[in-house]
Amino acid sequence: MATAASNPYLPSSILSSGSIVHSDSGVGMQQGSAAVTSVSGGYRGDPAVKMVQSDFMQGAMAASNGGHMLSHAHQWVTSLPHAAAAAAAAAVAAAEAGSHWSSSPVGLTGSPQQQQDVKNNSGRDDLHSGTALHHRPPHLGPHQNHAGAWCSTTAAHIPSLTGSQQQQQSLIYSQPGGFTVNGMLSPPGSQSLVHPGLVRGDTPELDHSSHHHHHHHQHQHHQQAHHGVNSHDPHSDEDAPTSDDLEHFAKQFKQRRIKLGFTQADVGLALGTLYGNVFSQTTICRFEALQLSFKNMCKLKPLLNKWLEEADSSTGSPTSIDKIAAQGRKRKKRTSIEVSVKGALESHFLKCPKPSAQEITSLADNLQLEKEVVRVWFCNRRQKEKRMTPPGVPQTPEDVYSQGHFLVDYLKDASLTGPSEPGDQRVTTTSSFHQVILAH
DNA sequence: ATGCATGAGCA
DNA sequence: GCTCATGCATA
Repeated sequence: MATAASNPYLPSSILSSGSIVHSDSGVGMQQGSAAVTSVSGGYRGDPAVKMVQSDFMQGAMAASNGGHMLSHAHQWVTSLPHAAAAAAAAAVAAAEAGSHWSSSPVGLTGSPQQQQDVKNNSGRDDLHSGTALHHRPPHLGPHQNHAGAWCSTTAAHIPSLTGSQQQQQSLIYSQPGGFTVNGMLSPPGSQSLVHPGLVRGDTPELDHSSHHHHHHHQHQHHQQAHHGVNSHDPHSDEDAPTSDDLEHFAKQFKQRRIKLGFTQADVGLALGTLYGNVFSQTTICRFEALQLSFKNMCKLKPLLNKWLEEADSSTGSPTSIDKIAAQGRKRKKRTSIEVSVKGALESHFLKCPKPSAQEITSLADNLQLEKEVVRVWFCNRRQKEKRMTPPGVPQTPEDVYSQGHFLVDYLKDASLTGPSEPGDQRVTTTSSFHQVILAH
């Protein structure tokens, strides 16, 4: 925790309070520090240093007494036994993890339906009913045109996504081959024993992932345009990988990466060299864990695939590309939110995943957090909600080979008011059968 | 592996 | 202000 001042960027460390997050210190919530934030130089565009902490005291009371909030205000403020809160939060988390995604294996197996955009689930209903909402009924129509988002569609649906509303930024990885062959750094020390043959031997198919493992669930590959315009062909990286492809690829990728002796960070840098886009360890990690949106996965797959090809072909990669780490943005120091406060936020989130600005303000006030922190917290929480691979469902590393078949799941966005949401999806895979439950 | 954060693009 | 893609900093 003593990291406060480690920022290279900060011109002058303003305040760096070691973040000591103590969950329960005594009794109720003490008001002194719901969260510890060390700021370094303010936000990026602003050179001037600002003390964020001052915000703590700020009473954004503008809306605090609306009265409406009183109804639930008690949750966090009035009675917020940290312990209880924490427990509640934990419970919630557990419940979510367990109930949501680990859906009924059987029905899924038989008919892996993936619908993608039913996104009008009310937030609260969603949360409250919890378990129920996430799975669509087994009977759902196998071929809906829009089913495509997740399953197989290729180019066909992607454009639609972007067109409809996806604001996605540019898919930048289009730098053709003008790069140096080996974009990866040589693995630390022990490396060079990478035999292409060896590697390949182990895991032969990366690319054409789909054609070999055809578990009966080939399902609704039909997109609107069923005539061959777009290849649903499973192999090209570029076009639409199915969720199966992605899942499979991610697995293979990880295995190979490890065999080759590269770290996630190495790969990220290498990608930068190869394509001009650097990715962080975090992203690679998330890719491997399928914790990215379907779209994002699709976007990264080709890159990673390329890398893999390069990697296995270059036995002794000489180069050591350079990586640029430019960017002088000063990042706000991470705020550590106390557990009790976190519990409060969680509770609130259950009721209202999308609090209004006012609510956020009052919440922030009550919790003594910066409004921005609270806002961001909710944003992140929502992102997480739509979440990813269920924590409770470990993808057994052991049975990589005999993976049964997986189900893709996605959550629709929860918004009562907002009927049409782009529908973010994150790829979630659940092994239907033999998910080896690691003894817990 | 993840929590909090930044930012682009959109509404 | 939200979503979404991404990542620094951390646990």
